[in-house]
Amino acid sequence: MNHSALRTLEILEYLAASGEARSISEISRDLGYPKTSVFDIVGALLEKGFVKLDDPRLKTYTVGLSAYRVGMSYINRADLYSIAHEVLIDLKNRTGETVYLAVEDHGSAVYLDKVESSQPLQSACSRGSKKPMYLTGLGKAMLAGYDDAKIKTLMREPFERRTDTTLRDMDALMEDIAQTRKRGYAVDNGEDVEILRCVAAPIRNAQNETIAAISISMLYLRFTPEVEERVSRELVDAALQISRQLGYTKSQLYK
Amino acid sequence: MNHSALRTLEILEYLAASGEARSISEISRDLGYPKTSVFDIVGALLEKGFVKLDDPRLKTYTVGLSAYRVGMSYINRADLYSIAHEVLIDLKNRTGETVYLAVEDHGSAVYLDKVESSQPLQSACSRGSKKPMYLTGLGKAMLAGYDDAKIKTLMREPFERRTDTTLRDMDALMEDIAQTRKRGYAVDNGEDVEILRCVAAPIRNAQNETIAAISISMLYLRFTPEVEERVSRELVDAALQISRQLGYTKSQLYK
DNA sequence: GAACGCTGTTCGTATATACGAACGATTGAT
DNA sequence: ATCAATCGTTCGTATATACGAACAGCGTTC
Repeated sequence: MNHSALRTLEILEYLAASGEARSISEISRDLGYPKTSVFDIVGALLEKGFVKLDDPRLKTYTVGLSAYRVGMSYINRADLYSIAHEVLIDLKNRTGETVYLAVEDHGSAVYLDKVESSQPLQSACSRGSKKPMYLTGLGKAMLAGYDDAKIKTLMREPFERRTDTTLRDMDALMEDIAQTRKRGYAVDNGEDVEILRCVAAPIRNAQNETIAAISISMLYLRFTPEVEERVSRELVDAALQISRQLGYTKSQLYK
Repeated sequence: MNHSALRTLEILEYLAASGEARSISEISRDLGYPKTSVFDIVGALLEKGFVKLDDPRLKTYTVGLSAYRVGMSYINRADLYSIAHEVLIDLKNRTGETVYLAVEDHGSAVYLDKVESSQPLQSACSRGSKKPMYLTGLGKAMLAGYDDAKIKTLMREPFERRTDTTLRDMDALMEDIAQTRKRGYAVDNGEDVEILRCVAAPIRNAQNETIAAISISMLYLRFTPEVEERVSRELVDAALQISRQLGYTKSQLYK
């Protein structure tokens, strides 16, 4: 494996995660790399347009256009995305709420797509952002599609506490997952953001593997039992529709 | 500068551009790097999730999820994108046609955003893709906002010939740009794809620099003089609206 | 206004990478 | 069934990188 290559990618991830422009010294300090090494690598990143000079006076850098171009090619190739996107637009129109598509990566839920409603309040997770799985309906919907051994290797206590309803530990998570499997979809009861409710269902492929999840998110005020009933039906329909296009043959998402 | 870092980024760009999964040997041959070097770098890219193993049997690789995550952070930081996106949705609803946002990068137009109409026929350029500026309304709209010296350093003959109406050379381009400036917006008369027409206008910032362009694209059948008149008015309005939010103060996009 | 602490940058060498040659495993052609 | 070609991978060493020390150029602070 290649040291420089690893560092190059880690600097990119660092810049993407930090959200604001960073100088060479900041990168060096935060990642623990020698300043001179960072200097050389940032030079290469700049030359290729993967970072851009944000402030010429402060010499701070942010992620650049080339990174965007390369990143988008991921989506343009991904069958899952293009199949799901159509269905998500339809789902948003039927329900009037914001809908999401996410996949799992190293135990986190990564948002791939988002189709926004015209509702004034929007939850803030953007495409490409990442959240712990136990905090989101999407995460729990995917976990419920995994076998228990896989869940236990992916999820590690302690669980970060966000609201009163945040799942406290592994036991609480496993109980929630049992309910999810019985119910046929996952429910987020304000476990990450107090005022948000969300329902989520898994996407499965021809090999019966859970590869993603979709969700419908709304303000708690709108989440009445009647709405849950109606919206969750639409949700599961959409998840089945996407899964079938990926070769899934069963009629239920959780057996 | 750093050799490995440059190659790492070039391999990413190669995989993004090639569109299909590639093996280590293919990368080595096409980029002219020793196979063993590619082997080491791809190992690092794989470890960090910037590439993923597409076919375990053939050992072919494609761009991975981490690249998507890093790439999206570019958009999430970019004021231009978030400001323009709202306006583009509105513009698409008013006109019923597909609208685009693009910026210039090393003499090419790079598509940042696309809001699709429900029209059956869609032009195929996706977010992150790239085209020569002289081939597109977006490109010409931006060029018309540059001074002539900058245009001449950016554009190099020979011009690739796509259709009967493709601009042949620098002279034809400069004449088209003069018309664009007088007209207030650029027109693509099927210069890239025979059956498409498009109108485009520049986005300018507080410093009066041209930093992007937006366009409305449609099938030639729908592009009547009346439609052009109506749609170009909506276009220029939208471009001014975005520019003003970026601090632009004048009332005309081309002086 | 001088001294400090910070920055980005240059330089030289110990050290890690680059990469040709050689490996066994597969694949496609004969 | 056999051969040839091509694949991914390992290994060893010539070579390029990593990085501590030192430098110049800012802003602050005393």
